[in-house]
Amino acid sequence: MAIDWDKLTDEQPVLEVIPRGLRDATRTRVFSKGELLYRRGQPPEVMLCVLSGEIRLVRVAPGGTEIVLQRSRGGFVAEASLDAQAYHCDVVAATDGCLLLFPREAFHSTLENDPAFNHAWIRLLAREVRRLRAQSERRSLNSAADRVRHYIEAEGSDGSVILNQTRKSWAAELGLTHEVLYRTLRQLRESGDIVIEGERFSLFVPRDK
Amino acid sequence: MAIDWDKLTDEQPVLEVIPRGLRDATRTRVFSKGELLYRRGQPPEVMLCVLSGEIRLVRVAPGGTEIVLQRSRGGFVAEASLDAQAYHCDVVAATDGCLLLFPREAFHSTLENDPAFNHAWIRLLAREVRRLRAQSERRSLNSAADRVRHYIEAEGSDGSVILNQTRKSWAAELGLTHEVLYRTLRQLRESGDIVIEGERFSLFVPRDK
DNA sequence: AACAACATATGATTCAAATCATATACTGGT
DNA sequence: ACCAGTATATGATTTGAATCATATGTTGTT
Repeated sequence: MAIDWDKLTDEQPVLEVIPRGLRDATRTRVFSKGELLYRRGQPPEVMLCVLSGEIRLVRVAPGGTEIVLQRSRGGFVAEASLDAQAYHCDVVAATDGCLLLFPREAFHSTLENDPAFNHAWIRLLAREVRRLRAQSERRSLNSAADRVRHYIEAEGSDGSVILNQTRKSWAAELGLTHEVLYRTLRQLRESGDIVIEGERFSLFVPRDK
Repeated sequence: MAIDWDKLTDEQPVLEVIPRGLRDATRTRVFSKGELLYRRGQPPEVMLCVLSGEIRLVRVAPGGTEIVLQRSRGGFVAEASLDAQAYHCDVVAATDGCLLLFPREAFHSTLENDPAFNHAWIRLLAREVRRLRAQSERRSLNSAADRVRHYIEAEGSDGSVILNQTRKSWAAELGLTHEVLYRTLRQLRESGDIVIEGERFSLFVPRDK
């Protein structure tokens, strides 16, 4: 069945960068919880983009414990595998879900021959680096309140952010339990440090003078 | 004075990707602690690479507190500013140090016209994304011991990593205080969970059978 | 309408990391 | 050889996030 790209780009704006030629080479794959999608050592033949569900890149440590290197609940995964000779970890499904598969060769040659796509891909990677560095900086703050304030300032504009996810997943992004986030939000609201209007969270701006 | 690229690439291997033409357009800049290098709103005219010292990208929140979006003690900074119309934060020096400045235009046109550099740049960004995602995943672990084990498994190979930084800065990278890292290393060593030989840290591999 | 699944919310308790204090190596510069 | 600055190391105490428990609200499905 043909892929409905209009619908997809609504849900996953990152897909806008994919040009027509590459779109035609793309396939989908549904997966179910626990499934091993790719195994460490295999040469990657596709670039992955998660549409729904969660997939994880994992290694198994000597003791047998699973080490999660990366998890994705949407968007491109393992961008570095484009250039790797082999997966350096297993790719497993943490839930049921669905993936887009871009053939590696087609992806590569489109990057080489389509300057607009090339540029868009570099932009996308650079933005992801920026986002991740800010997130990492945020997680080095030890107080829940500081992380919330940092998030509002860094991910929003003018000290105000509109949350486009549940508070529960926000908590995970902040590296907090959801209980602590609920409590912290209440305290920040009651102390007047932030203002919450629906999904909009604003740092309180002291009235001048 | 001419830049000694051989010496630089020894210290900062990422610089290997910079081709000759772009090297010739590159300048250095020394900075001193507290200096404001670029101001929010300015159009970025250069791409930055930290050679020594620490620089930070910061925003000032309504209350007056500084929000650190990114810090760098080496390597490229603000890769996304290549495409931005204006800096979305201030760039300040946290210590004395030295920077490389790549003129934005030259960087851009080299990316467009030098396929090898283009490819290397994409690789570099993709690897940084991978590294940051693994780091982020690591920081979502709540126990110091788990973070140490995760680091060894994720950043090393075959359950063994050679630390190329001080333990103090390792602690910062793990999102721990150095005191906790020292204690955790002792516990892991004494319990036999890891083996420490100089700067090599290995996960204990249970003898088969 | 009923139900399951999940998000939101808050309280009580535990526990481990942060903090504060202190001491000993190590390193580079004079 | 000495000194300042920093890394390594460990102990005592505090604190705040995690955990466990529990309840209500919301959403989507049959």
